[in-house]
Amino acid sequence: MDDVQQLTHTVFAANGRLISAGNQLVADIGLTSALWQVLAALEYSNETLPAASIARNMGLTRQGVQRVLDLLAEQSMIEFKENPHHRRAKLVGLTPKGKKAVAAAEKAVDSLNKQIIKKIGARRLREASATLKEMSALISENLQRKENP
Amino acid sequence: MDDVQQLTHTVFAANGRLISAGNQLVADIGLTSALWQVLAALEYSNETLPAASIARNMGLTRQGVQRVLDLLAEQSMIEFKENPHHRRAKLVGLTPKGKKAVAAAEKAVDSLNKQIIKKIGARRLREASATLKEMSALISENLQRKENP
DNA sequence: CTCCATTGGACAACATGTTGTCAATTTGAC
DNA sequence: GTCAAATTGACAACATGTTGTCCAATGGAG
Repeated sequence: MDDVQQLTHTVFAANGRLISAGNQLVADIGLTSALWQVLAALEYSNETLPAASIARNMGLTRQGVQRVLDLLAEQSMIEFKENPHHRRAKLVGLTPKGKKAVAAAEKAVDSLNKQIIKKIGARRLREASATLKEMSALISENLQRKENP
Repeated sequence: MDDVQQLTHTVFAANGRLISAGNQLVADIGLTSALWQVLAALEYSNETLPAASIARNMGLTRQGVQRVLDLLAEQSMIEFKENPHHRRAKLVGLTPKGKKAVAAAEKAVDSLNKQIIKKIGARRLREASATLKEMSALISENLQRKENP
């Protein structure tokens, strides 16, 4: 198995582990990894956005993100607001409940995050991140991407 | 966003890119990323295994892998053989057609793989892989895992 | 202004994988 | 040998995300 296949395998495994860990850590808050990711993207962007923009930021399809947004709206974690620039594309904003959920989620992972930074080191984490991004970019250059991702 | 969150985000993005790229590269062969992964796991193990063992090797659940195996069996890429040690747990083996498909898939990614190794370097790829494995291990130590993964 | 290409949302079908549950089988402790 | 625990497969429900398609709304070229 060459080094690319090896890293690919490791990425698949890490992806599964991260999703599974996220689900466990935020279950008490009534979240899942998918919901948390979208909430965090909203918190991070610090402004209201239409669903399609959120999807672009996250590298997912509009449709997938819309499904999660509808779930979050059912739980009153987010709300849709009228968009003065576009009648159909409603703006998505965090509600106070949503902001509390994001804060609680960050608190829930804090200890584990610190442990990882301490044992592996910020530098190696950033190097791994840079390598993965370069690999993703090389793949993107070599293959056509669809509408969104 | 701390370094762990940053790397997590990068892993999610890389995972999506790899799956999408795999799907494109092996579409002509009649495969998908999921089917290819299972076929490759079989080729790599170099022996016939029950479905549950394959799942363990891949870090997935039996049920998910079984679904893929049934699809592969429909396409005659694999076959189930009697297991002398266990009446229910049939052994899964690659058929000649399955072996051809794996070989064709490897050929399809070969050029891209070489390009990635050339531009990023084997050393950095291995370092990223090692870092991801360490992070996965730290997460595993801190959280209960279910039956299989 | 008109036309059309782009963007955005909604709906449906599907792919991938997990979780829950049950029965069959094997295995190990006694 | 017997019985409990662990393993395996099968089936169902669900979570997550993609793809395909259609329509609405916007915006830019002419």
